[in-house]
Amino acid sequence: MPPGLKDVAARAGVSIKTVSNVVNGYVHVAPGTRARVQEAIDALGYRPNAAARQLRGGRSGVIALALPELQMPYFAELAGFIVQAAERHAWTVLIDQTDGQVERERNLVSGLRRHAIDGLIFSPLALAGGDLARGEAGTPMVLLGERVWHGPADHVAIDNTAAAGDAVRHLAGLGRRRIAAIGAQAQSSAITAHQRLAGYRAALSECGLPYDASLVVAVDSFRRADGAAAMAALLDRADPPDAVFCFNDLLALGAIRTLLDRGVAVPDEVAVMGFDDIEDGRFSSPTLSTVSPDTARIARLAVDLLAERLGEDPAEAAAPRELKVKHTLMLRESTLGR
Amino acid sequence: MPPGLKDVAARAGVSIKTVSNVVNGYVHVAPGTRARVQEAIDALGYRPNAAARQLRGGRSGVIALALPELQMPYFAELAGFIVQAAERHAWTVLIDQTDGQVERERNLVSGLRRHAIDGLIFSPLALAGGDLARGEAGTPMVLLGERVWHGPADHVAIDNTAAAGDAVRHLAGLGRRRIAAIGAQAQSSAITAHQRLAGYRAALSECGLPYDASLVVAVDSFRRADGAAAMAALLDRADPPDAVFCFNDLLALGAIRTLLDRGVAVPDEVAVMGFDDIEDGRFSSPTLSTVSPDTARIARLAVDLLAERLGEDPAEAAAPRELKVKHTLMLRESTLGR
DNA sequence: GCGCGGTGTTGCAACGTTGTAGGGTCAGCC
DNA sequence: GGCTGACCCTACAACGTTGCAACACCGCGC
Repeated sequence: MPPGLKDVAARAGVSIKTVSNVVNGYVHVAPGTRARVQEAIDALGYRPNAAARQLRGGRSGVIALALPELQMPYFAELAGFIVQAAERHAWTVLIDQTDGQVERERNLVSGLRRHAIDGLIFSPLALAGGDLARGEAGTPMVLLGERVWHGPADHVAIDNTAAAGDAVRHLAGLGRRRIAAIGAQAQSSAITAHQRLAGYRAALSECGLPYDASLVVAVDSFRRADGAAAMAALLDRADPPDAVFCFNDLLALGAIRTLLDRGVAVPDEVAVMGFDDIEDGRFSSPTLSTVSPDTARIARLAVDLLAERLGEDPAEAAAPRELKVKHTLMLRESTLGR
Repeated sequence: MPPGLKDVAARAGVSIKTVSNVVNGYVHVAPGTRARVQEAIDALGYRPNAAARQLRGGRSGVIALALPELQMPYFAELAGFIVQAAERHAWTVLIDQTDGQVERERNLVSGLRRHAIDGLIFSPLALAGGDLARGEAGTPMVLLGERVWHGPADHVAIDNTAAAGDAVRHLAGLGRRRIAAIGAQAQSSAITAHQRLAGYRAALSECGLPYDASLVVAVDSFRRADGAAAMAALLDRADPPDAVFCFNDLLALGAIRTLLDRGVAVPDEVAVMGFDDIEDGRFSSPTLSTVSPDTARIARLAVDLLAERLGEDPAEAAAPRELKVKHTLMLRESTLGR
């Protein structure tokens, strides 16, 4: 129904190929011809057919971004940055929400996609290392988040364990002695939670503090409500903590809400640290101390990695690269006070 | 490079079309043949080529979602809901960030897209009515946000003006008499701001309160920082307001931050209302009273409308539909106290 | 006057898929 | 025995595009 090269060619009285040449900016086209063709293009409102172009051997100009859930602010911010970075390469971004379900993550990686994409940026939640190995060789993939196995894909991440340690060391440095953790997860597939927990334990022992398993609260998901409930459980103890390290900012904001509800002063009675540095924490009351992973940079690197992969000859592809991104502590009112 | 029907056919010793039939679940294929073909498919790791399928006349299975910015929580939540709703129709969602720039919004609508999409859901920020009329007839479009002109596209929205009025009436009902507004915008293209301002003015006069232009603060964008700055300006007045209606939740959260910074009690001295009901407001301190637009429902309706359009014969397309979605007031601590 | 390189244009094939039309085989029925 | 219809499979064309090879024409230099 929409006009094709054929229709434009007929109207301009030239061959299909000449129209194609005009469209693609081929130099050796007589000015008069070019003008006539252009006129026909405008008159008919011709637009190149993306599917045909792609079939002919080109790229689709689309990359997929697979993440657990856009509704979580960290992933929304990440997605925004990815889209921005992709624009610089003239790419458009397709969103795939996995909801952290193993099955859907597996499908993604094993290439059961319905759509043609040039590459995939994947922020796995549940997928264990081995599954990722089954990735199809066809489309390049960049993984976000902690690398746990050395497979065929590129990878961009901060050092989760070290970052968690930094957060706990900060709390200990403030003189806190009973530092709780919110965000542990039961499933062994919850890599992020495990790494942050490992950092927490390492830092505790480094600071000469005892590890008390009862101060570690597990959650179903990383939402505000989970943080609020976990904090409530901690406050119900006979010996509540004097600091809490939450494995992401949402948990921390939920925890703070519970603390304030119960009249517990933050940070005077309980200091709170988060992780991710989402925008909410910069304006909440109190503002939230947190680990800032430089998400914009992660996004840019991921997209650039993908671009490099697409530029290179698949035959002589370089070995998978692993990029560590620096993190920083953003210290605000929830640990320092006003 | 990746295997095609041809390769599978060769390996299974059948025709290309038979393989195609197996892939598409055509019934009249001998069990033996089917098994052999399936074996070849598995062995070669065959995946249908999306571009070729689409070229052949099918749909792409992709819809585009154009919105100003994923980093703004309301749009992130909206995008998440859209993706979820699209899944039910087996669609994947392509994200286009416009940053509210007129030029980019115009490009989108005029069909300068590089990619083949089945439909477009568009949340315009800056685009005036007339521009939208130039939409290409080819791909159906659903607009989100207030309709200001009656063009060829479907449309889903809440009644912005009425909703803003409800918010202001609530504040007036609490006995507030100097109700400020944060979020006015200079450009005439900022339709949302204009409508909420109109609702504000209408409700004021309805409640017998004078309209004081100096209580209306304009902002550059709808972010927390803008709300914080605007609130600061209001507090610097000789006669600060006793309530503030912010045109979205981010402005409100920024305003609250300023209030607390300056030791102003919320809501005792100044009550604050927002608009959008983003998740942050449900856990902030104080929790935020706001207008809740039922974003999930908006998303579902938008996608369903698109689905209907795609199902119908373009020749006998129904007239553009306009769906009003109900809004509700979520009254929380920022106006009611604890 | 002939060959040569640059210019402007064209036809053909191919990308991978599916709809249509048709060919062949076989069982069942008059 | 021949006809019908169901079943299984295949050949061909077409979707819209672009790379390649080729062609015709031109002016230039020898």
